Amino acid sequence: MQQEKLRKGPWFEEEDERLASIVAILGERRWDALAKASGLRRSGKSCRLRWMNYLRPNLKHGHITEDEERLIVQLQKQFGNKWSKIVKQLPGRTDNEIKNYWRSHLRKKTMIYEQDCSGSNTSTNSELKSSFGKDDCSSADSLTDEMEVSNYSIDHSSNETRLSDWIPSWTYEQSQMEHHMYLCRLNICSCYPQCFSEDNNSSISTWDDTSSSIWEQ
DNA sequence: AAATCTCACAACCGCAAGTCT
DNA sequence: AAGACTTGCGGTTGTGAGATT
Repeated sequence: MQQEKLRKGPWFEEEDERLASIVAILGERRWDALAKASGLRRSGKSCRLRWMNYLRPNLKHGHITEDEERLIVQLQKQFGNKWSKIVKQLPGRTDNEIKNYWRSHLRKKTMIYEQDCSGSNTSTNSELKSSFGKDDCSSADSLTDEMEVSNYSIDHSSNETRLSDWIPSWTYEQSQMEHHMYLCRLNICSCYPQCFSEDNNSSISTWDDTSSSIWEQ
């Protein structure tokens, strides 16, 4: 039988409620079957995304803090665009959120940093270096490939003003200290491999008789 | 006040990897 | 071992809200 036309676009509150309740019963798996069982005219993929990015418990929905921003910059430098890896160090955040934040905020900032590196050696530049945790601009090289720098016309004279909006005023030493504080605390400090340890406390969804009987239908 | 632009975010899409049968 | 199915990831797009002209 031909399946019903699937709904797309923004989710309604009733859909959210229905999804949340069905996930509470069935757990976070078999999204296609779950979508059908729920009666929602949504794809399993869409249900999964909605759950992961919005409905899941313990998600932070507020603004990204300065601390988180610094961590994102560090981790992006370390892992590249491996958002799933990066997000593991940012509890309560989603990969989509981090990805969007990177694209709309940090990528631009990194670009300005890159431009600044290729330009004069201003005090702003050295502050930026500290925020990127390196003494040269090589760390940003990999980023620029995908940045389509030519598409952006950055008014160089306004760089410092714009940069001063976001560059924390900490010194190089401070930034290093903070870097270690964050990364070591999160067990991801690459400077001190002996500190490194995997944290695989991934939650295991419960799977009771009720849910398994539904799948058997 | 209206039109236009920019930004931020939610959601979609295609693909690859993993798992199941 | 192989094909089907499911899940997860990263890139991209659509849209609403706020800012600017």
